[in-house]
Amino acid sequence: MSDQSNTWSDERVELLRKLWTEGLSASQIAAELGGVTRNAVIGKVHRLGLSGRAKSAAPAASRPRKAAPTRSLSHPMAQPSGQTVVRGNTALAAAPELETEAVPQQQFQPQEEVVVPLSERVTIMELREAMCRWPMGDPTTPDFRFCGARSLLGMPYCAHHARIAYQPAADRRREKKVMRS
DNA sequence: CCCTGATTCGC
DNA sequence: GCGAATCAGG
Repeated sequence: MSDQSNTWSDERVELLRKLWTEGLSASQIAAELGGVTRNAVIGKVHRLGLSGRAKSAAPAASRPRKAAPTRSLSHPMAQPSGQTVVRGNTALAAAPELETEAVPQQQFQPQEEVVVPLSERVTIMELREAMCRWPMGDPTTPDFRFCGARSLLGMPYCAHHARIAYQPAADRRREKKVMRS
């Protein structure tokens, strides 16, 4: 255990090469290595003769790898489009008479529809710490993006989406303890 | 403002 | 050789 984590040991250089080749940013690599800044990483990269690789195949939109199967996020708005999402089970439920009740109305939630400029949205590759992870669009299509706005400190969403994601969960007068697996 | 890599230059 | 400071973009 007498190996200084500092300096560019062969192993660290190797890891640097690997990560750099994989397309990670200098700051990301620096964080991965630890003990060095992104400047150090960039400096070393240049000294090693490496530099701007994996750029030709990127149409200025950063899409080096194939689309990742983003299926883990089933958080907030997970409604593809034209697809009826059936949550739980309603087939045999036989709707009582809730038709009479108002359904297509949203008295609460003054702005469910968040308008995020497309230029502000980001891909999963561009997503970083401090960025809103609110999914926008269909995760199965290549145009899937995340909000990308500045996220609240210690929160995965921006101020706007955090409000939607973390609702007081109160205004549910009707139905609330009908959950039975 | 956040970030990216590129370059310079004192150490 | 190293990397902070700086520069030039997005």
